[in-house]
Amino acid sequence: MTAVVVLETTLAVRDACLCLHTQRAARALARRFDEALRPVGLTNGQFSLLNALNGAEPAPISRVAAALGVDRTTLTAALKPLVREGLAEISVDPADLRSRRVTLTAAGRDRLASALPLWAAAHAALESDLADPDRARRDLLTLSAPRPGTPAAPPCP
Amino acid sequence: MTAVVVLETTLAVRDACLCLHTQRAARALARRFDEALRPVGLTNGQFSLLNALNGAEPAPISRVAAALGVDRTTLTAALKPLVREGLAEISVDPADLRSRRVTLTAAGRDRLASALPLWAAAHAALESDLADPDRARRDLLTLSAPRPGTPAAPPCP
DNA sequence: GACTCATAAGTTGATATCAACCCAACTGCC
DNA sequence: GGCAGTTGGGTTGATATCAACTTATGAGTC
Repeated sequence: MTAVVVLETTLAVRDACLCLHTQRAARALARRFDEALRPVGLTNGQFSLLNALNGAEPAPISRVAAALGVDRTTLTAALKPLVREGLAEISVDPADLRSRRVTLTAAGRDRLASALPLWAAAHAALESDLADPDRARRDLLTLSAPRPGTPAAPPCP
Repeated sequence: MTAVVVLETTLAVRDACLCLHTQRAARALARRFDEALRPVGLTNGQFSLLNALNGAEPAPISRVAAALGVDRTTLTAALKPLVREGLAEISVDPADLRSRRVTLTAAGRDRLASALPLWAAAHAALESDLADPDRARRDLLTLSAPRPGTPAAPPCP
């Protein structure tokens, strides 16, 4: 055994790997937005979550998780600090006792409102670094898409 | 108080936020590569780490962390399972007793070699989804870059 | 009603991630 | 030598992330 991976291969992988590139960018942006939002006591993920919860009507856990592209159990965990801080509430859907509805509290809406200007400033600074932000968003959406082979979720059954 | 963020704003933030787009893409790719590498018992991050450690000479912790764009303490934690599995080793640098050098073991090189074909297949499939992979990589590098205001690290002192 | 299958969430365990803090070793300067 | 400041790492505590498993509810069949 004792296989050897030659240095050129290692360098090629490092420079080519879109997964590594994306993880690195995600970490850098997470740090950047965490810092920008620190004055209002939110992380980038909590901001996105609060924003996702600000819909017209309370959404079930699974739908929110899908919108954010996170595992359902991750969202369950992510909600804990928000509920503890009184920014969100979880209630049982009377129409389906298995389902939970997540809603923003008034404090949650306040927090989201206070975070918005900070987000806007950070985001504007970031966009100005990019030659074509819309193109970047499209590329990122492509990367987020499930593998072609994977059966896509039905649009709206 | 009880501020209200109107629905259009929420939707605009959700559609525009490059941080959210990047986090979502990072999670999707992490799942995708974790699955592809599962047969050899590596996660996407462990693969990138093993690959980064396969350099010409043992690198200190901080340099490896910077290469991967992760916090130094994150790397300390990430190394634990690899060391436990005998894939990497940490030794003290004789020239500077504060510094630690990380090296791949023979088992680590084997593992990396066995993972390479799996990575190559997954990565080729992913690249075929993208119109211009090189452009995407450039955009991701831009997003990874530290904020312009931040003093850049010296090239190579 | 009873059985089966599917669906929505929660729980557990492992790893990942970073901020804040601490310790030890090196470097200059005196 | 001795002291102050710097620098490389580790530790702790909190959150994030997901796989695997479990629980409870709903839906369909008989």
